[in-house]
Parts: sequence; structure tokens; C-alpha cells
Amino acid sequence: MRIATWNVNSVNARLPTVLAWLEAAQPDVACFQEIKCIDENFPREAFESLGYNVETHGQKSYNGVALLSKYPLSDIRRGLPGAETGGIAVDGVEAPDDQARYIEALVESPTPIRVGCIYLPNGNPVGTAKFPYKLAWFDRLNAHARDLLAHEEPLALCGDYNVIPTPQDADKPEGWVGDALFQPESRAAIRALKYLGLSDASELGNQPPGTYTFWDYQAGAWQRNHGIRIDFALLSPQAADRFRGIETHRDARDMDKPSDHVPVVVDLALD
DNA sequence: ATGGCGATCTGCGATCGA
Repeated sequence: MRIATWNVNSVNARLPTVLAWLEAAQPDVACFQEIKCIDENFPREAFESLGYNVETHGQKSYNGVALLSKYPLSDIRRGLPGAETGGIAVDGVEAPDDQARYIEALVESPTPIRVGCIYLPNGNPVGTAKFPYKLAWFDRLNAHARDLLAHEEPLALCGDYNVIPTPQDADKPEGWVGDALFQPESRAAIRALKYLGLSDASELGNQPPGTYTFWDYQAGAWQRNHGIRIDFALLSPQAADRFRGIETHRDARDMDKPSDHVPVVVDLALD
């Protein structure tokens, strides 16, 4: 079974590109980030026509995540636990987290797998409330991951983590030193998530350094290969046992009207 | 040394992303 994760950077602005990729790559499950629309404006019929069940957690203008699956989806969760006080505080007063960045479901494949679709906060600029919001969101994710891992079942946490874990994950690491994606706290948070017992599918597949997943639209970053690896699929032991392979679809960055991220596809023996 | 692109709608300029 193939599970894809892709930050599409607006599903409506990029619908033909997204559909063309889906038809060619044929993932069984797709995790989309940055759909940038409310649920009512998600083009669900276009995906249903390709045989997908569709669940969304949308938001006006920004963020938004979706799960597509050729198998039935159940046990849907929208948002991480702790949303009541997880937002950006205003004048020191706690606020709810109103940003749509997480959707999870049980994929009812022959061997079922729970899939979490993650759009982790960017956190820039460091020194503003956005950075502690990123770290607090990460803490909530890690707490939830710990709970899910206790089930000892196949689990994949896929998405745009907005973290450059190591210097080898950037073409020009020196250019990211002041950036929220490369702060020691951000890097420690994704390490802590892995240390709960999750395996990075990229490591299982021995992907070489330079397997980037994002290139900025600006400054000819794509043409100069100034990329970073920030999109990941993290697998529970029960999912990692069934790992068959991983592909990073670099060619998608050269499609018409490309997203600034490319899809990552993980193949698991669940069917 | 800086900006450079692309999407949204607050909509033809401001805000956000990474």
C-alpha cells in the first residue's frame, strides 16, 4: 500500500496539477497539507471521481489538511488534543488553537493503519509569538504520538514538519541558521518525536543526502537546487516492520504550476 | 547586501509562507 504526503500549497489553485500527479502515482492514501480552503470549498468530487474517500479539516485562506484514501476511513480526528489552550496567547491570555493543521484517520486496509496528516507551524520569525506556538504545537503532537504508540499498531505520521533536522537536510545550511526551521529547539523537538519509537521512512529507505522535498519559489532556488528536506513519514514499529520502499517525487517540482513542496510516497506491506 | 515568487482576499496592496 502506498501512502503519499504532499504540501500542495492551495488545492484549488493547483487542482489540475494535483489530479495529474495522483493519476500517475496512484497512491492508496494521500495526506495533503496547505489546502488553503474551508471544507465546503474543497474539490472533493474531483478526488471521489478518482476513487478516493475524502476527509478534510479546512480553514479560510491558510493552512488546512486533508486525507484521501481508496480504503474506507474511520475514527476521524480533526485537530490535536489540547486545542482549547494551544493557540497564540493574546496579551498573556490563553487562546484556543484555531489553525487547521492535523487530521487523522484509521485506514481500513486489509491490515489497518492509522495515518496522521501533519502541517506543523512554520514558526518564523523567531522572536515573535509564532515560534513558541510552533514549539507548543510540537509538544502537543509528541504527547499525542506517545498515546498512539501505546496502541502498538501500524501508524504513520506524515506531513510537512517545517523542520530541517540536520545540516545534511539543506543544500545551504548556513543560510538557515536564523530560521525557525533550523533552530536547536525545532530540531530537538523532531528528535524527541523520533525517540518515542518512530522510524523515519527516509532512513529505512537509505535515501541519500540531498533528497530534498522543498525549494523556495524565490531566488531560483529550484534551478540552483537550494532545497531542504522538511516533509517526512514517521512509522511506528508495526508499520516499519512492513516498510517496502520510499520515493521522493522530485520531478513534481517541474510540473506546470508546481507546489514548492514535492510528494513523498511510502510503500508498506499492508495489502 | 538585498530581493527575488506565489497564494489569498483584507482584493490591485497587505499578509503569509519557508
